[in-house]
Amino acid sequence: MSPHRVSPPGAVVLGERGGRPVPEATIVRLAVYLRALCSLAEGGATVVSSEELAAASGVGSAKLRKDLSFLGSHGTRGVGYDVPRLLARLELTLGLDRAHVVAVVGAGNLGRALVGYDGFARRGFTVGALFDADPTTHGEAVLGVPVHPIEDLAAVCRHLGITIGVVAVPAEAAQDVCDRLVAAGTTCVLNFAPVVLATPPGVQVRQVDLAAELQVLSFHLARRAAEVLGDGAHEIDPAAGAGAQDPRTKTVVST
Amino acid sequence: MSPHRVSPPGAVVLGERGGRPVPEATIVRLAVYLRALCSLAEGGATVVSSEELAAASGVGSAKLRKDLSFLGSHGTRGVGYDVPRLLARLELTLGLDRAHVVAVVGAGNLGRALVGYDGFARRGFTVGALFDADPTTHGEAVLGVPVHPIEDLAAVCRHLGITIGVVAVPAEAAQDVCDRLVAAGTTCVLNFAPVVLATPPGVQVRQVDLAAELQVLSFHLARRAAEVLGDGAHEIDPAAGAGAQDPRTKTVVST
DNA sequence: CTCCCTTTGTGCGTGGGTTCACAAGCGTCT
DNA sequence: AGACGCTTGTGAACCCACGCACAAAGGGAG
Repeated sequence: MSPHRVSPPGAVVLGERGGRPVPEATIVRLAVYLRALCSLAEGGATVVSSEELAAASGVGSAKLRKDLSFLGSHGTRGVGYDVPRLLARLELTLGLDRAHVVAVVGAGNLGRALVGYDGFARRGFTVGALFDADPTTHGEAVLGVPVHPIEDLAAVCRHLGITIGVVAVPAEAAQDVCDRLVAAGTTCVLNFAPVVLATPPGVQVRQVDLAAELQVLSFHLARRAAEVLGDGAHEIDPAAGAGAQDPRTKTVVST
Repeated sequence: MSPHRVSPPGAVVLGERGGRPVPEATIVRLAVYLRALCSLAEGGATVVSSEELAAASGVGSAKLRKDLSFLGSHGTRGVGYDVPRLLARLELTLGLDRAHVVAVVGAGNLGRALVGYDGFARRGFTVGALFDADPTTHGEAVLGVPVHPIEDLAAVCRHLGITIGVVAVPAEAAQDVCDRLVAAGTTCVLNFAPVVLATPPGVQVRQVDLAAELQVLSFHLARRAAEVLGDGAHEIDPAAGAGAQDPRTKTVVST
């Protein structure tokens, strides 16, 4: 009965030409691998082993090899991966072979910070336009990016061929902005507002909730505090030296 | 460098007094539930069903109930959850019963935006101090928050009892800043720099990589483009979910 | 040319997470 | 008071994902 599904957490998405399905979790890590690979490339490395790259990415080497195998990447056995080749492959897979223009909605502190964030430009993302509801900001330019009234969103986006929108407005306005973006032909939305956005099928939404991140950290703080207090038979040395690696810390296991 | 481990992906952490293990994935969602619950509470709701709250949070109702059951929450069968009671329970679990002071390192665009972000204050997080390496910023105050030289990090953090640090500096400086934070007694780090931080065991790190988020969106764009072109392989899992009318639909449909 | 060392690629076992489906419990209407 | 309907809580199956460990394969030395 339900024609559409909800956000599939562990959904398997189709790969590209090769036709291999790529787990969603892997996609996120590909970006991490790309980052690490760029660092290594700048360091002059021409080949890299899965062990090295995995260490630089903070994952296990087996996981990395499996992730890379999804996109049929060819490393050389006994040697490792050719850095420029793998780099090109990752960029192609992530769609970075083409320049992307994004629209940032909300010219507040966060929106302006995003315009100035050089991590975007370094990956081929450029902010083509800023939008805001406040008329006093209109016509202003932030680092060369003009601020438009929000009513012009559709027109400007279509004119610039923008397909990625960033929502950096207060929670109350987020859904409205999202609707406008979708109406303007945007199919990918990066949302910083602390609300769950409703979108038609086919639109990709990624949520970045800063307060939630802090709350997760807070949870771990509280858990540790509770452990020290009433939980019997537990041993955690408070703080202590940073240099020493304590083998006995049960905060997190696995890996 | 770095005999230390990195952030663990899917680890099961110990719960609180009750001793029930709480999945890491659940913890993240608890923050989302709290958000949705606050909205409902402001709307005057006194009870809420799992179906309603799930819809407002963008998840399935069964998942929500299971998540809530981890913290031994008491709903009333046939009625739903008591909003103020559940709200208090969530805040307690997430450690929000106590005010948290965080340190933001990096007084650039992002750092300043974080100071002004009201989503923090609304959840009991206050920025107690800013730090930066640039001497011209020292002594300045951003929205009443003083900017200190980075050398004073340990002293100020200890004086204010800061246990959460936010890294908002360029990638090159991130590891150094992280080390300083850890040395200052910080046990939780929120990292915006595009690097994998090495930390001693017991230190929680959460990574927010804005460029990576955009790359994931870019991947989906590229995938869709490849699909439209000549790719013979489309297949979307039909999978009729239990969710009847979920507002959030971000499936990627072909044809 | 052959042997050996190194590293990739992957089949499989295990474990965690998500979903389904149902029993238990609470309120309410008659 | 008794029965009915609604909602929670959870037991169990499914499914993905992670990690181990090994076979396949390339390069270099002798």
